[in-house]
Amino acid sequence: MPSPKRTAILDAAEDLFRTHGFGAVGIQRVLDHAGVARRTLYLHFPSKDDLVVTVLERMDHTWREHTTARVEQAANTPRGRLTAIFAALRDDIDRPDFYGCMFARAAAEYGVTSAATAHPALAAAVAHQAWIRAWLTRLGKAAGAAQPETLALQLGTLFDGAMTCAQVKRHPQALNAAIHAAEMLIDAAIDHAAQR
Amino acid sequence: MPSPKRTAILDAAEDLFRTHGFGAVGIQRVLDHAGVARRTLYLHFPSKDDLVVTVLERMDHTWREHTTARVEQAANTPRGRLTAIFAALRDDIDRPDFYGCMFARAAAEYGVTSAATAHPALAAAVAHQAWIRAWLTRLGKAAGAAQPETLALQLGTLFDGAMTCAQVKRHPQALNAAIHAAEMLIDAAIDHAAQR
DNA sequence: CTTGAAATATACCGATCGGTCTACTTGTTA
DNA sequence: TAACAAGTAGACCGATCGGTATATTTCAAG
Repeated sequence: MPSPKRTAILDAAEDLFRTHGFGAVGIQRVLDHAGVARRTLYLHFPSKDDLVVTVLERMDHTWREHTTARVEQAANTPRGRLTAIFAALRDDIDRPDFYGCMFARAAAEYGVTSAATAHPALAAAVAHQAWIRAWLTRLGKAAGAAQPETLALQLGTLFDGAMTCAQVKRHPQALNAAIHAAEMLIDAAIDHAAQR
Repeated sequence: MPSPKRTAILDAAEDLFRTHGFGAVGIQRVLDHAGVARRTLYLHFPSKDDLVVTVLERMDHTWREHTTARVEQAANTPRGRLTAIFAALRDDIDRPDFYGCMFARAAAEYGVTSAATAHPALAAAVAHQAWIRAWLTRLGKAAGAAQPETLALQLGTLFDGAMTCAQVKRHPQALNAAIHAAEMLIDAAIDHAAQR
């Protein structure tokens, strides 16, 4: 039973963080956008840092659910699902409210202070990245790739690169090229396994 | 004849922006680190935004010089230079003071306000990305790739992806896999041209 | 009807933000 | 030596920052 106020705060914060970044959005801005009193926010979240982390964790969770659902619905074979991940990526990037990978952006703002005083937001980004990599590895293994871990690293790099490129400047053909590259890498990994 | 004080300010700002991000570093911090008076900074730069942009433009300039020199020294053929770019990327990422692509980080902080009020720092990031893409296209064309523009988009995506991945969390094998992928894409692009 | 938790509005805290201003000290050059 | 540009230290500006405190209201459960 999540409190409705708490949800409203998270919704507002997510919206503002997405469109303006984490550090650029002050608490007051979140309060106004959520229509909630200052006291209420600090009743649900001990600090802004905690709010940021909670937003990221919720984004990670919803992204996993949403994306796995789309991919599993789009294709039945592991091979088909690997490429379907990039089709889902296209849907995300083509949306007008795409502002880049929020986990990479969080790492850009919080991930570079010091190894000892690592910000928890960075941990969320690391977890997100690790989950995607594990998912790709699982699918690659099921598809019969010779080296599923290597394939997962390659596809994951293409995935992150496509988001970063689109965040800086959208290029109409960039994602097509990336998808084509992904298919070549997948085919090569599977063919290499078949011919041994 | 660049003023030594101005250079000291840019050096300090670049160092701090790299290790802590743009928004997280205040003017006072730059002054202390540069050993320069407040008045002096505002004598050389009209605003912090302007300082940020100038730092990015200088980083872009030095990166181009440094990287082209390394690549041209490492290989003589266009094909060899394409892969040498990724070898140079490895050198950058392996450095202990690697904190991710500063242009992607700038885009993460400044690039998402509004299309109308686009921050000039985003323009610097766009220019950086476009230059790399043009360089890759030039090399791809010289190497005899069937579709040099497409190859450049693919390699550029891999390039950005490798930096983003390493920024979130360094993975010992990620760059090896990316380089291997790059070589496969290059070979495929050239072979496809040769057999027609 | 009462109790108590949840939410409200708002004042307040010290600190920091980017940026301006004044007054003084250099060092070089005419 | 006089003039001048460049730099210094530091006070100061209004605004905003994240976070706390106080006092009041709302409303459902016992």
